[in-house]
Amino acid sequence: MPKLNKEFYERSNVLLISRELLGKVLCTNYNGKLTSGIIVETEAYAGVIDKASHAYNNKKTNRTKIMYDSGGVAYIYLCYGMHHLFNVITNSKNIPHAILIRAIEPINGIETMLTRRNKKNKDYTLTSGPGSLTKALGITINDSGKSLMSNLIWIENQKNINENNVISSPRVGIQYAKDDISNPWRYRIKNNPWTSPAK
DNA sequence: CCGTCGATCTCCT
DNA sequence: GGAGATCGACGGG
Repeated sequence: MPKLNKEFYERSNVLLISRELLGKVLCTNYNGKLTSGIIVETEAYAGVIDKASHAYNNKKTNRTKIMYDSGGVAYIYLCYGMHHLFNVITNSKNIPHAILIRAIEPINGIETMLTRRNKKNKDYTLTSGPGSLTKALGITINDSGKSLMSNLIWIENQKNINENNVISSPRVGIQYAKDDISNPWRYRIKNNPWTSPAK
C-alpha cells in the first residue's frame, strides 16, 4: 500500500488526523528487517495551547525543536529515562502539533519483534503500549526528526475506520496538565485487544 | 488478581 | 532535587 504523503500530515486538524491514523500501518525497515503493525491507539497533542504538550506555551528545547518542523516527521523522545516514545508531527512549520502512537497490532516481522522484546511467544504485551511498540519496531531517539516518507519509518494507507468503531477518551498519564486533563483526545479502535493496558 | 517500586534521561526549580 | 505522554518484576491475597 502507498505511504501517507506530506499533504496528509500537513493538515491543521490534529484531532481528525489522530482518528484517521487508526487502521493505518506503521512500518520500519532497519538492516533489512521489515516490521509493521496496524495503528490501534493514538493520542493528540495540540501544541502551544495544550498543557499536556511538550510544546505548551511555545516551549522549545533541544529535544522538542523537532516539533516545530512541518508535518510528516518523527518526534521520538525518551520517557522516564528509558522508553522511546514515537510521535507523528503534523500541521505546518512552527505549529508544533503531535500525535503519540500508543499501540499497534503486529502484522509483519513478528519474529524480529519477539527478539527485540526478549520474548518467546506473541501475546498482547508485544506491541500494546507506547514504549513497547517502539522497542518491537526498533525505533529509537536516533531517528527523531527523520521524514515519514523515508524508507526507515513510514505509515501506509490501509483502511479507514468507521467513526462508530472509534472510542475517544481522556489521555493517559498527564495529571500535571490541569484543565487539559479531561480533553478526550485519546482514540482507540473499539474492541481491539491490542490497545494499551491503560484503560 | 492487585498494588508498589525501581530503572534512569531531560527539563525545570 | 523532583517529576514525567512507561514498563516489568515482585510480593501479598
